[in-house]
Amino acid sequence: MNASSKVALTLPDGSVREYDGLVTGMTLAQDIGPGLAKAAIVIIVNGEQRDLSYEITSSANVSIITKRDEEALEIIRHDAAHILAEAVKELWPETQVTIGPAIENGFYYDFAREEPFTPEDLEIMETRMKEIVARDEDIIRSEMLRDDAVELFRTMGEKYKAEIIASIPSNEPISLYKQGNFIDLCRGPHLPSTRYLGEGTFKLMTIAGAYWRGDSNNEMLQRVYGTAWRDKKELKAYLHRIEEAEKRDHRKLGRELNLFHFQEEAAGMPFWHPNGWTIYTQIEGYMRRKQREYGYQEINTPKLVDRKLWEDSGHWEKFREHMYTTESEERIFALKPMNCPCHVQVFNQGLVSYRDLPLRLAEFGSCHRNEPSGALHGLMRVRSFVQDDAHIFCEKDKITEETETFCGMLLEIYKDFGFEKIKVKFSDRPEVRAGSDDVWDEAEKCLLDAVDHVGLEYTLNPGEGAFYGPKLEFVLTDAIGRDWQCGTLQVDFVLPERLDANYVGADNTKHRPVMLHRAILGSFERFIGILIENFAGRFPMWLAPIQVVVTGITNDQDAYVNEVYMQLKSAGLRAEIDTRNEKINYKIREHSHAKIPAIFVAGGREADNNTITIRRLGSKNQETLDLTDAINTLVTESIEPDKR
RNA sequence: GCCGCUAUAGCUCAGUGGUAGAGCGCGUCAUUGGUAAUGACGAGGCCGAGAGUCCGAUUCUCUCUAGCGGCACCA
Repeated sequence: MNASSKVALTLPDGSVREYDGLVTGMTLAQDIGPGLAKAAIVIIVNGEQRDLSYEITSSANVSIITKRDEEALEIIRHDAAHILAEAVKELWPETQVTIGPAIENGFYYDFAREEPFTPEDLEIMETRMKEIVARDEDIIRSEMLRDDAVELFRTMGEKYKAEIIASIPSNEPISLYKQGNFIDLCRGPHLPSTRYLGEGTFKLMTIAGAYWRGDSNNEMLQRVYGTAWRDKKELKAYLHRIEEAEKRDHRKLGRELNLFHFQEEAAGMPFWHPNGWTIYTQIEGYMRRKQREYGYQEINTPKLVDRKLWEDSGHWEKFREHMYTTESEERIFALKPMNCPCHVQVFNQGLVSYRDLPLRLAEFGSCHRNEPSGALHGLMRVRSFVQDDAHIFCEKDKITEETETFCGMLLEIYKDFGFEKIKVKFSDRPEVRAGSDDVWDEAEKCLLDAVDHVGLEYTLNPGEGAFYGPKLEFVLTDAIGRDWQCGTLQVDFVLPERLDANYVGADNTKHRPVMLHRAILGSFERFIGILIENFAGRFPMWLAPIQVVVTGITNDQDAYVNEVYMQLKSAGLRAEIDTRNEKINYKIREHSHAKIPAIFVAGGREADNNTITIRRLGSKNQETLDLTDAINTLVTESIEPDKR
């Protein structure tokens, strides 16, 4: 390179600065202004992030990233991971480092070490990290040939690091970063020095196990999770958000609102209490009406089925470990993990004509899957559950139409539950699959056409389809921005074949129908879990287990309170009466904690005038209404969304 | 399934090598109070299950089970 050649740097605002010879991100930032020089952390040169110390050798478009910028977060978190690793190496030199990326909301670092880290160790690590930040160690980039780097890390006893570097394809120079005595392989870029991470902007969260290279055949490493932000305020806000999310935890609310419980004797299988079961049956009734509206026929099939059927369907071979089995009269039976084989049995009874298609068979199918113990999580991952399952048997040329109608139905239903933001994921052919490429081409096109017609945007999950056909997955976003995959539609060419489903076509010969597996809620259990967290336990009227509680100011109003209660009941409302000898403050507090949407209060005035004072959940306002009007208002509010 | 942590009253949690405590909740009594906790008294525990060490285990050790946080899995 010619030291005297001119370098022209174009800034985002279009202005150009010219330099003779050596220029780095830092020189540029200093030239623009001392404020920027102080805030700058990384420079972007022709779209690529570089260290501030990077020497720009030819003319380029550049921009400077400061701590204010959104991109800064990832860099900060990545640096936090490095500082964590440095701290751990200082404290426990025998520990080996592996990888430590930035992740959503923070970072982690995986360590290899005989002795497990303890929660106390977390505090020690965090304290040391703070010291390293205060030391203001320069973070210095260098390059080394791959093979030399492998050798270096081997000598240092870092066999995992050496393994990673050895797996980099060519013997190209790779970049290393050094801060203090800690050296790590890293693509960068990094902050200029450890001080930039800041004070009070990061926190170590938990210790967890994680497999080396994410493979359960490998040894388990110890992962330390942390969170890091641009400033103290952001960290505080994040910790606050976690606390708020914890308050919505459906396991906690399930107990508090007396919805369901779990116990040791039936791990992963919910016991529904009256309150929870009210929500469940409300949803079931709603779904039943929607399905009827959309031309589904509801059926019900056995939960316990002979092994033979599972062998025929292919489940015995593929999903055996996840199936519960039992034995009787020398035959082996399995609890169904899915409903599809049974639905094909219903389809197969008698001859089906092409005139009967599409045949839509729906079942609130009770399934059992022996999930790995570590996977269980409240209602979100259970071993016994009920799907809003259905199978559409149709001719190939009806896939688009059926999918389109399904998408419309699904959007309507999600909207009724208050979910308006829906994403679609499209999974196409996997490597290992059944069926010819022609058939896959056609099926994939059918699904995409349908999604387009409905006006949904989709993202592609390449190769993630089932071995028997492509699929659509529907993801909803809840009130605090979390995504949940609930709905699915899967094309299946294989099962009709395996279970020999056929129909008589217009040509009077047998044909193979296509089967569309589809669900909207997924499982009732999980969907209710999502609803609990979405509403934070404050269910809309139509779902609320108890819609209204009537109570008096004193027991002098008991007769009137009882009268109101009877009227609420006969108006079809889920009402409770509270004539306990307690003060009104106490009762309001208690029923508010129970998240009852409406409290009817009757004092002497109300009893005399045939009125009632309503207090709504979450409001301190009171409204006194004529009793009949008040009841009618609640009745209207309680109408299920599909009946409005 | 794997790694780590946890398991004491209905709930939240304290505690000890000599068989146990608080607050809330629950029951009784008094109080009848206009919108987020009235007071007094009382009942309630095989200290997750099994084994071991010990004169003695809720406490220490081991095994199991379940829960929690991750990882792997999720047809």
